[in-house]
Amino acid sequence: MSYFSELGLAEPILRALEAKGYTDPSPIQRKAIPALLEGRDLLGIAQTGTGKTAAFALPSLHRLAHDPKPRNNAGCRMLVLSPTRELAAQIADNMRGYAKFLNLSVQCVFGGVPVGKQARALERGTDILVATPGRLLDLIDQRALTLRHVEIFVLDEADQMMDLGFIVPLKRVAALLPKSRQSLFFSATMPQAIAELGKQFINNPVKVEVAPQATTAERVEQYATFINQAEKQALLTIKLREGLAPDAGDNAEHGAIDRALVFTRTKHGADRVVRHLTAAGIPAAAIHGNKSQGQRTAALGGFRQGTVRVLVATDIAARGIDVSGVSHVYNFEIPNVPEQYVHRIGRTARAGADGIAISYVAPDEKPYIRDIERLTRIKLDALALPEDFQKQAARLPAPSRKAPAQPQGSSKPRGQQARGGQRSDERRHDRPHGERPRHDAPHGERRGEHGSEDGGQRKRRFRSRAPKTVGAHKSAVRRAG
DNA sequence: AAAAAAT
Repeated sequence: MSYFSELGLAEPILRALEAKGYTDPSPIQRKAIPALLEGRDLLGIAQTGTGKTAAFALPSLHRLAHDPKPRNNAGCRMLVLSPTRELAAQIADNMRGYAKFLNLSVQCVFGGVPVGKQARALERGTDILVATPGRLLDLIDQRALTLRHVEIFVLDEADQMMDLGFIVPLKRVAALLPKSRQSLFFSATMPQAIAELGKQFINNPVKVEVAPQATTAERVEQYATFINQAEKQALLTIKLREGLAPDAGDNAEHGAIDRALVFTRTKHGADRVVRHLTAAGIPAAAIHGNKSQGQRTAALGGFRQGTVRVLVATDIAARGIDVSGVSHVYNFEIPNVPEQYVHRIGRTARAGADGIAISYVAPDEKPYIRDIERLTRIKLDALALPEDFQKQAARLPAPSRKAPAQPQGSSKPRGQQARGGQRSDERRHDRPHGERPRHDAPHGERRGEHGSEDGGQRKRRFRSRAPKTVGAHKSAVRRAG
């Protein structure tokens, strides 16, 4: 009953899906695709890992292919905006895959890399353009790009795109779009105030919601360890070493780590964690906005390939990034905007797999946990420190300290990042991580006490969540402080 | 208050 072939998508698109082994549309795809094929605007609210990208890509490609038009110089027919460069690249990759058998070109532009090549690629125009806001406007100012011919406008991670730092460029972009167009907004969370703001860019949208707002990804086991900030690093090192060990399946408290994603609150913090892990012999890479684009791409690429199994990130990686085999998410610090927690733990348990999320909670972070529990309607299970924690911690090596008094904010050359020495033959992965778990695979035992006991009541309970006033983000912070 | 995004 529910095959892509029954949704009325063009044959070349079905062939591309077949090549990828996709036959069943996900719930959001099933709901969104018919409305989008009709040309309706859409507000899509869906958990991460539910197939949002295909939900907008497939019907859009169908419509573009069905109504072929010659390319306009510096023009594009479909524009997709993303809040981070990595997510933009990922979306473009996916769209190229779906468009494989169509005569539609996909281009991707973002900052941090030379602009010339991008401008040249747009000279003759493209059908589909995926972009981050800054570089997009840059190219427009250079007259290398015009939005005059856009027929379909997609805003991914719409709530973040309408947040303070992004709203100004977004308004500029929106003003340059033709009034007559199809607009699609997607997000895993959609705070009320943001939804209001969105109305000015979108016209009588169909609302597609496949899960109650901000429910945490299903199948993620969620825990909290209460610990002093100063002891977090030692605990993380111990737990990663345990989980990465070859015999981890039998011994580690939370099973073997395939890949672990560690979130910190600051860029500096991410670097510091990587330094400690490296000193302890655990290969790790950091990704954040102060790294060069080359370093960012290398870090994410190595994590994808499995050459580096621990990635330490700021919230740059909290949204959208789709890496299979992320078995564990560690919140080294707790996000103070509760929605961000939902995005972070959504990096695990993707596409039908299981996942574990462990939050390290310092005393002053407890209020954030309360906000998160209120938002998600899930109580995090407390996880005690190992009994011999102090003893184990004492044995850990200290990272080499270059300058005694940290040269705060000094702009040291970013050179010493050179990665890739580690030549360990002891852990060879003959089986590639790329293999995706199948949707129909039995998940069995994992459900635990966190399962959603009653899908029916979730909605009502969510609605009872307290203040629906202006600035949901801000109010969460205030409650905490 | 932090992070992201243009140079």
